[in-house]
Amino acid sequence: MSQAQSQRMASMCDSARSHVDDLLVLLSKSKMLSILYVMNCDPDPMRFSEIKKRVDSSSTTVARRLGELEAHGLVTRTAYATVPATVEYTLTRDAIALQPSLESMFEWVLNRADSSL
Amino acid sequence: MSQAQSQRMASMCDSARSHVDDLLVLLSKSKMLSILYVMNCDPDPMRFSEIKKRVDSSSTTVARRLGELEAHGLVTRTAYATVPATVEYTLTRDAIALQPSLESMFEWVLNRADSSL
DNA sequence: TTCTTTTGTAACAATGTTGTAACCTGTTTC
DNA sequence: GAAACAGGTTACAACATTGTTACAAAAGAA
Repeated sequence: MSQAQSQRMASMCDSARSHVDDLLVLLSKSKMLSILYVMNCDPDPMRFSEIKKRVDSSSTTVARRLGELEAHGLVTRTAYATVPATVEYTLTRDAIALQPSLESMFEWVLNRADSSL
Repeated sequence: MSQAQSQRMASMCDSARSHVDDLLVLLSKSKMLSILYVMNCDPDPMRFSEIKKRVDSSSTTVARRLGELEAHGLVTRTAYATVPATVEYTLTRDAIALQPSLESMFEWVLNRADSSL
């Protein structure tokens, strides 16, 4: 059987799996875990420029990621009519529920990074 | 997270940051979390074809991911001189230490996937 | 002899993703 | 009038990643 065929077989009629996959694809996008992590570290709403500075990426990518997070209901965006503009991002309850996992994952990452110095 | 760790985090020097980033880039590659998860679910060594079937991806991608995991010391590869070839992959102790985080992360993913049906 | 199996690798075209540079809004300051 | 600020958007070229196809090796079965 060809690779294409077995893939079609395996993924047929499995809508639940596709939702899981969607989330994993979302979480696997570049800087996504970093964004969630820096937002988790500080419970206060965070401004665009602050997030951008902390994850160290281009505006384009940060804006794309925040848009995707908002579309998935993981952050809320609040714009204030100040001059210049002020926009704050907050994690939703759903995203906050991910906090313990992220924290222990980052703990592991930091430990490994330490020991490989 | 411990105080020592968050201090390390806060005052992280560039070289440590790059190690952290390397790991995050690794974990963010496509199918990476899935591979770690399916291997975590079953403590026994797992064969290439079994991993491929469970994560539902092409041999090329699965081989690439397993190679990257091996290069980072997260899996060990054992080849047996059978015919046809038999190759088993096992998570290293380091990777097993990531198990609790991955488990609770997947729990969260499954809950969200469920509630969005 | 040829087919079958597992576990890959190599080349390559198609597709996806990224950063950069330019631009925009709207008000206040020079 | 022009610059400056935050928070983006758009277009696009450069770059990265993916799956597909073809191939290999080794030995037993048909």
